[in-house]
Amino acid sequence: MTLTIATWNINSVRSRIKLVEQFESDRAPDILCLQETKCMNDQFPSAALKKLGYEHLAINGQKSYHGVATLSRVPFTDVEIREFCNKGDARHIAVTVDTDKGPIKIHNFYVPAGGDVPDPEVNDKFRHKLDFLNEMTEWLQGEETNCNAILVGDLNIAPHENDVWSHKQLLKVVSHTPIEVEQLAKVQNAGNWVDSVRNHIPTSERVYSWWSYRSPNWAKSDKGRRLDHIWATPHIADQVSAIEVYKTARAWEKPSDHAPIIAKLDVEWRNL
DNA sequence: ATGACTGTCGTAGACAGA
Repeated sequence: MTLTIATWNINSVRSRIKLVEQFESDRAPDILCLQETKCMNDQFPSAALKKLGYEHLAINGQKSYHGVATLSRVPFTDVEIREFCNKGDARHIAVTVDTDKGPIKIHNFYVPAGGDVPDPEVNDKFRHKLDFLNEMTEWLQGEETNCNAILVGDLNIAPHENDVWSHKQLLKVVSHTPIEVEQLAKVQNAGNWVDSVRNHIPTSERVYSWWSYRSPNWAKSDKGRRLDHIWATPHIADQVSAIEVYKTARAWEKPSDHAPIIAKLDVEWRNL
C-alpha cells in the first residue's frame, strides 16, 4: 500500500467542486491539499468531499480570499494552524498522519503572490511576501527540524531557470526574481527540505504547474511557471517513488489556472 | 504581446491573482 499526496491551487473550491470530483475519479489521491479555497469554513463544501471518501477535513478559510484545506482518507492525529505576518490571513494548515515510518506532518501553504513591482520599498504586497518567507524560515529552523514532514502548496516562486518559460524575460517579474529565489532557498535549507519534484525531474527539463488565464493558447504557447511545490524531509523524500504534474486538469472546462501535482510515497498507512 | 482572464462580493466595478 502506498500513500499519495496531491497539492492543487483550486481557485475557489465552491466554483470547482466538480473538478475536484473529476480529479478524485482520475487519480484518487489519499490526501489532497487545496489552496485558494476562497470561502469561510461554514461555506466549505464538506458534504460533497466526504462523499468522495475524504472523511477527514482540515480547513482554514476566510472570506473571499486565500484559504487552505487538507482533505484526507487517512485520519489525522493532529491539526495545527499558524498565522503569518499578523494579518489574519488563512495561508497555512498542517495535519499529522500515522504511518509505518512513524508520524508524518504535512504542511499546506499558500504564500502571498507579491503584487506587480518586485521592490519591498514601494510595494507592500512584495514586502509581505518576503516577510512571510522570513517567518517561514525562522519557524522551520526552530522546533520543526526533527520530525518527518512534507511541505506542499502554492509557494508562488519558480526557483530554477527551467521552472519558467523564459528565465531571462522573467528575472524582473515577481515569482522569479533573484531575491525571491534566494529567500525560498533559505526556507528550504531551514527545514532541510528536499525538492521532491526536482528530485524526480532533472533541472534540465522544463516543469510548470501554472499557466495564465490570459493566454487563450496556453497549451500551445506554454508560457508556464512552476509555482507549486512538494518538499519532503530527507527520510521521507527517499520514499517518494513517483511525481506527476496532472496537466490534464488545466485543460478542463472552467479550469483552475494551476495544475495539481501528485507524489506517491512508499509508506503504509492502512491497518497499522 | 506578460496578455486577449477569472472569482468574490454584490449587483458595478474594485480588488486580487502572478
